[in-house]
Amino acid sequence: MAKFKLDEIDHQILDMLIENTRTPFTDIAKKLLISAGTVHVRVKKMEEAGIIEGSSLTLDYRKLGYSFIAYVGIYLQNTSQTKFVLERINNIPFVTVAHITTGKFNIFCKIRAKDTTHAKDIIFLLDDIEGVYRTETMISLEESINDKKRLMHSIFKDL
Amino acid sequence: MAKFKLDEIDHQILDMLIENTRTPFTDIAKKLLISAGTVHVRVKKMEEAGIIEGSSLTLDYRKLGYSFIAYVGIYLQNTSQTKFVLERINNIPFVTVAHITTGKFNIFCKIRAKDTTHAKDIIFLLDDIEGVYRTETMISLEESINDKKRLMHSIFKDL
DNA sequence: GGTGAAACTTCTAATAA
DNA sequence: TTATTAGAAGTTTCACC
Repeated sequence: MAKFKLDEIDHQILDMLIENTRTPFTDIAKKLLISAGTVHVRVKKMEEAGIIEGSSLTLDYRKLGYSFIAYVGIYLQNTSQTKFVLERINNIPFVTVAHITTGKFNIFCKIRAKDTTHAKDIIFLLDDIEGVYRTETMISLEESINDKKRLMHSIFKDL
Repeated sequence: MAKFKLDEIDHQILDMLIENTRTPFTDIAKKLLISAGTVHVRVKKMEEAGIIEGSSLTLDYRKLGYSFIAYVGIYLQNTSQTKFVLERINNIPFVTVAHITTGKFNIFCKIRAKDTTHAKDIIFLLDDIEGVYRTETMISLEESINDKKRLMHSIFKDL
C-alpha cells in the first residue's frame, strides 16, 4: 500500500474537514491564506488518491435512547469457523464493529444497545451462533477518549 | 436523556447523509419526493435536538501507512487511579478510543499504528504509566464489520 | 407540518499567471 | 502550484398552503 505524502496545508485542510465536513472551502482558504480553488484541487487529489474515503454524520445515539456500549470477546470452538461465524454476526443488529483478532479471543466485537436487558438479548444471539464456544463481555462505563482529530495529529507529527 | 422521535422520512434523510454528508438536499428531496426546504428544516431540527452532533471525514489510514489496529486491555493497581491514568493515556498519540470498563480490564483502548514495532512503542508507553499493573493486547487481523449504516437501521427497526 | 421560488452562498472548472 | 473568475449548483428563507 503506497504511502501518500501530506504536507502542512493538506493536514490543515483535513483538520478542518474532520471537524466539520461542510466547512466551506472559502472559509478554509481564508484561514490558510490560499484560494478556494487551491483547497478544491487539494481535496480532490486526496479523494482521488483514496485518502479521503468519504464522509459521515456523527450521531448522538444516547439521545436516541441507545446509551449502552459493550465489547464482546468471542472464543470459537475452532478457528476454521471464523468466516461462518462472522457472517452470522453480520446479521445480528446492534453489532457495530467486529475484528478477527490474535490473543485471547478469536473474534472481538463492539455492540451498542438501549440498556442491559437489551444488551443481554444481543449477547445471547452471539452466544447462540454455531461454533461459538464462549463469550466474554466488557461493559463500557464511560467513553473517555474518542477524538476524531487525535489520530490525524498523531500521524502528522509522526511522519 | 429524552428520546427523540424519528419518522421514516428522518430515517431516510439520515441514511443518505450517513453515506455521504455532502449529499445535496435537492437530491435527497428528489428521492423522497419532498421539497429541498423540507429536508433543510428536518436536518436543522435534528441538529438542534443534538441528534446530529456533527460530521466527519472517513480517511483511509492504511493509505497513509497506518494499517495496524489493536485493542489493549489495561489492569490498574487500584481503581482510584483511573482518572489519572486516563489523563496520561490522553497524551499518548495513536490511542484512538478509551473506555472505562467493567469485567476483566479497568480501561480498554484501541490503538492504530504503522506496524508491530510502532505498536510496541505505543503499548510500552501505556505499560509505563504509573498505576498500570499490566496490559493485554489483542491484535486485529482483519476488520470484518464496520458499517456506518448498520446501527441506524438496527435502531430504526427496533423503535 | 409542507411547498415553491427568489435571494444568497458555495462549488467547480477553465484560464491565466 | 496557485489565483481569478464566471457560470452552475446548492442552501436558506419566506410568503402561502
